[in-house]
Amino acid sequence: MPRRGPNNGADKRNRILRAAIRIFSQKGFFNSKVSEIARASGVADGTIYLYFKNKDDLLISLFEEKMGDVVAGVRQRISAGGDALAKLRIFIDNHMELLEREAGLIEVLQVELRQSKKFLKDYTPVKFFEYLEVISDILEEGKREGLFRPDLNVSVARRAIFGALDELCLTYVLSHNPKYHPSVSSAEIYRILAGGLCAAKPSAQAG
Amino acid sequence: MPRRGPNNGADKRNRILRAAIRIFSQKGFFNSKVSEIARASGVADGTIYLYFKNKDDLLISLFEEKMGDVVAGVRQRISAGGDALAKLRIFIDNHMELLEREAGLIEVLQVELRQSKKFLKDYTPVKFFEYLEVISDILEEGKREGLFRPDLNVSVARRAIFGALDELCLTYVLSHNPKYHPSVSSAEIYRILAGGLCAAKPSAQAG
DNA sequence: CTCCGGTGAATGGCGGTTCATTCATGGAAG
DNA sequence: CTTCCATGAATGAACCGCCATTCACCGGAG
Repeated sequence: MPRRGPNNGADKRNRILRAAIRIFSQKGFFNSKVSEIARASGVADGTIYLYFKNKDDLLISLFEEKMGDVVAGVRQRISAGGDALAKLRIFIDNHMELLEREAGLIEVLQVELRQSKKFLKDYTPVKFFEYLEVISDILEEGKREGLFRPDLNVSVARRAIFGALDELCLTYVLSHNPKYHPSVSSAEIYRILAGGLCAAKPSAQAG
Repeated sequence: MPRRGPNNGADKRNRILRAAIRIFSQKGFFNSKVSEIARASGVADGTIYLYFKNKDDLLISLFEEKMGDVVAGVRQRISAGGDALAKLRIFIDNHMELLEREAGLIEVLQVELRQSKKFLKDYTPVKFFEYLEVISDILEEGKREGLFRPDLNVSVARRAIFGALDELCLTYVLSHNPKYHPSVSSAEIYRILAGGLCAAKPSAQAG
């Protein structure tokens, strides 16, 4: 346990952020006490205020920084490529897999981002919009390729896709029921998006 | 449930619930003060505690009672009928239209129900599950009719559908941007669910 | 008169934030 | 090398405002 040192700054800040994710995801923003986060990150209450303006700022920093990582990650995985449908599949899988790699983060984003978009004055979730942008890019590409309907409403569709993924994540987080396991959910969501609910069309048989 | 007065009992309780919806939807549960709700419903602070156990109970009662109305309403509209696709369309339209008829309620459900599912101990959102059940019923019927894929994963699909609708509602509530207008959103979501994102298949197109 | 729904000022404690204090560190001086 | 100080990161107890909840009291109906 390195108690003191001049170069701990960034490290300490990160410890706080990670602890905040853990605590917020367990009890929600409003039910979490700053002192708890302090304890969980092995830091004094006051120290948190050296790195963050206040409790709100801690939440927002968490959103922007961690969501930034997520966006960068999925952009990279998608660049590997294929057609728009392949990229969509990658996006979906990536989102659902985050649930296992970064469960706490996803839980916080799901529940608190929603609150925050609505109630935190003068906060625009920049990184969240970038995440949606990733979906738009895929959809636009699909239209250009002629793979997706030319009349596809990209603005609405990207929200619908995000909403579906988000709800399934929440469901799995709350229930841990294997019937909503990320792999199961992402497969079904992909099938719905690719071909809809309806029974097989003559030409669209995928094995 | 104090119901002594000539006709004021149930009426007063309802005034409180309606005011709570308004206040919660504007500021969120945690940022709303009981005294505000009292003022908004023309009642004293203490009176609220004659009708509800505490602030949490007020929120939960609101969920269950109002969501109950929503479920009953959509069940009725759907019973009017048609095949599964027609019913799905009714469900979608009904959900998005609620946004205009019952904006406040929808906003509360969207943001706070999510919180509550996760953080309110020993609360199971009974009426919310009933709402999902309505979707399941439609999907199962579609499978029986041979209209929907026999391998459709109903559990996942109903969540995906709800998630898509929910996200679009939230988007419209936050932006009021006409490009997410309920009528626009519901049309596009229906198209995606019915036929997927992909361009027209050779034989399945009747102009 | 009694009863009781309703009242709203008072209360209690909770928790975000502050700030006086501590002390490891590294450099300057001897 | 040792000693001494200035620095500022870190601390955490105390502060203070807030707000859910309570309860002593009021007034109208029977």
